[in-house]
Amino acid sequence: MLVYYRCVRVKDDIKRNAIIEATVSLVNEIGFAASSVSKIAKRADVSPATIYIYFKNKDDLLVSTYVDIKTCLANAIMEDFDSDTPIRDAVFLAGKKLYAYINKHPKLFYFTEQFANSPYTDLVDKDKIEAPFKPMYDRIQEGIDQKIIKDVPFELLFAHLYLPIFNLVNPRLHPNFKATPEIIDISMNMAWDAIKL
Amino acid sequence: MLVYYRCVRVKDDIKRNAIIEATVSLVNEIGFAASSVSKIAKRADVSPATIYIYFKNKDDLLVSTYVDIKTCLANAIMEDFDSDTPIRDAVFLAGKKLYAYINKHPKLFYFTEQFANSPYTDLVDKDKIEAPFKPMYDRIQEGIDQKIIKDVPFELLFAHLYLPIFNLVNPRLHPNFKATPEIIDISMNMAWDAIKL
Amino acid sequence: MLVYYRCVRVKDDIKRNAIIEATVSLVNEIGFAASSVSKIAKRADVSPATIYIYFKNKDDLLVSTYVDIKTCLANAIMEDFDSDTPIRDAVFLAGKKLYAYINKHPKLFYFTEQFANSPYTDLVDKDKIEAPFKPMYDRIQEGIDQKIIKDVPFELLFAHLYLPIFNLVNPRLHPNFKATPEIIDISMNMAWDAIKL
Amino acid sequence: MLVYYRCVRVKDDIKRNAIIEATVSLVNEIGFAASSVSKIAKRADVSPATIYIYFKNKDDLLVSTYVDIKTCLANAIMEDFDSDTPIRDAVFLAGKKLYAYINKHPKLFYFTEQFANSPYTDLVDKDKIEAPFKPMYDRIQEGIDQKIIKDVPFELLFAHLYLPIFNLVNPRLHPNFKATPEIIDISMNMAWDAIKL
DNA sequence: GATGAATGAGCCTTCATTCAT
DNA sequence: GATGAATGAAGGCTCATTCAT
Repeated sequence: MLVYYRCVRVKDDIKRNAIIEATVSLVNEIGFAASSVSKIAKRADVSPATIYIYFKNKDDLLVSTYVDIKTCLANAIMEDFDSDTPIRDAVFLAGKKLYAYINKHPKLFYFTEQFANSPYTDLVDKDKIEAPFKPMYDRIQEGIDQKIIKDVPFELLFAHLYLPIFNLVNPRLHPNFKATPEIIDISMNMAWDAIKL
Repeated sequence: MLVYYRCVRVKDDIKRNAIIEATVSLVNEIGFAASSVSKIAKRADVSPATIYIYFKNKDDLLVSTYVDIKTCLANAIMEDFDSDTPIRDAVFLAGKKLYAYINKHPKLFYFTEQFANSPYTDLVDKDKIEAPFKPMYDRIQEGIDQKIIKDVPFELLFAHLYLPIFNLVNPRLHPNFKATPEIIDISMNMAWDAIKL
Repeated sequence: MLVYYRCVRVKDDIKRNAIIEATVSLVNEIGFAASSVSKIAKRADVSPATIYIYFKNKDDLLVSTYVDIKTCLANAIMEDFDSDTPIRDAVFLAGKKLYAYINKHPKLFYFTEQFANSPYTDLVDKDKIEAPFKPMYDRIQEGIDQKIIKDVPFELLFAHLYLPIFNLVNPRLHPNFKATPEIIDISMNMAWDAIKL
Repeated sequence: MLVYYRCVRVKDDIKRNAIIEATVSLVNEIGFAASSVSKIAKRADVSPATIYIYFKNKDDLLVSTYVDIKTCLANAIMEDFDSDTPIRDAVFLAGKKLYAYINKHPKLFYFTEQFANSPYTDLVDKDKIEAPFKPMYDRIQEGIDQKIIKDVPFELLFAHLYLPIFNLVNPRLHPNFKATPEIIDISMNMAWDAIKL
């Protein structure tokens, strides 16, 4: 978890990060609905009032936490993205990086999964979150143009490419299943079969 | 919504169903966390105390609602399942039935999606929910044995087969995307490419 | 204080009155701003939540208390009002009844004085409160028509008639002055000089 | 509002006056109870901490504001007071000056009215506030001695003289009534009838 | 002198649940 | 079986005040 905030903020606001980390860890343990502001404050070793210095209200705290994590994930995946890499390799690499990130920061990931299916999601500016993936979108479009990838809506391509990973990797959904690197590799191969022409 | 409970329960307990329907509709409107017992009671036109006659507590109400819906969905998908249907057709038919159900009962579906990523899921007996799918599992295993389908864990097969549909169909996740029957058909074709040998 | 609520409600809602009485006595002791719902609840020997069964919110509690008292005061003053009494006697009698009521229920009176100069007053339906005084208004108008009373706006007449009593009787405004029946009698005589033609 | 503080304090402490003005305007807008120190600070464009440099605490701020205004009002009324003016003229002149001040600084006036009926009043040194009126008291006593004015306690005289003005002029108490100079003149004439022998 | 950040206590309100009827 | 009333606990949030800078 330590690595995470270094990627979001350079300034020293230690307290803001203490609050965000407390939020993530608490939501992971007792769930979204049960995570009250005062409990988060206690875990962050901070007064409830202090939270309202850094965040406008509870919604803002939760949404900010989500956006921070998603931004961080996007950066992790797109880091060193090279437009010259063959499309298949690029797609596979992204999958591996996604898995690596989730594996490294499982709690951050579980938080986003809970968040994404709650009404809070409606408060998020989706475009802002997807912006970093622009180069990837362009690369995929090239693949379509070159008749390497099926000419179907992007939503379909991404759903088949990376959704299985999000799912398989979530222990809440698969208590008796362990997503190993090998499993991810198989999944990516299947995904490639799904999207390739 | 009317059709739904007829498939799960016997007639008389109208009140129980009123409560469950109120739960579903309220969770859809104001979300999981904000749906209190008394609000549900008000919407069901029932005293809060009455809810505790039909359900042990709030957790039980929520979990029961989820299990009811999931059971109903399973029945809808597995209805008229024929072990003699060619595997590819069987798989496609299930996808279509899944889509049809979601399309017919969107609110029931959104409820389960919110529920599935909350800690409440941990209280659910997963085996009981997956039981109705046993014939389908067997059929897929046959496909593997006959070298029609890739020999990979079931989790991978199902993740690639049906997860994209769950995702594409959810307006919360795709506010600007409409999953038409054609889209579903494309998705199933891609899924088949993913799982076929 | 016991007499008071009997005049407002015939039903047995003891609890509502316990809450209202607690409100009045607390506001008298520690003031308007410092009187929190939980303190009122404690004094009424009731859970804070219970207050919200009888009143929509804190505003409603305060406003209802005020309206109850004002209505009660109006009834006390207008009780046995006789349109045939000579105007001067009628006016004096009302002054005496006003004083008698304040003297009997000083705490109710102090509450209304605090209330009347707070922004809460804006929430009160003034017409409803003044309705019981209609016969008195009519009687005064007769006095004007008969050239007994000065032909000036009612507001001026009432301000000169009864405002001094409200003021003199308030120990907050006159810590070292005691408004005796004799004082009130003098005040009424002065008031009569002010309004008579 | 600008004229006001010049009469109370010396030039330099601009900040103190900014705070007091913010207090007055805020109390007028959102009321006494809702006016918190931090809101006042924000309106005065000052840090909450700064307020505690100029005032011991919130009570002190409120009381000081009140005393400032009341002192200013007293000065305005007693300015150019001439002991040789005939008593009736003196009394009328004071009423006019009172009205003029209220009309010029309505917000200052509304603040004092809210304040006067709150428990804060108990913290005020009444004698200090009434001191400037000593010459007026003396003049009235002369009137009594000369058998021009009724020989009744001063409280009664003042209550009948000026209270109606305070009341009539307050839009909170009379939303549909406008106190014009003519109304004030009538009121003063009535008041004179009330106190004259 | 002036401040932004920080805080424990308390605010109003609603919670999940029970119980006498 | 069904309920309205009742509740202690907790919800999110703001308070008056202090302190290091």
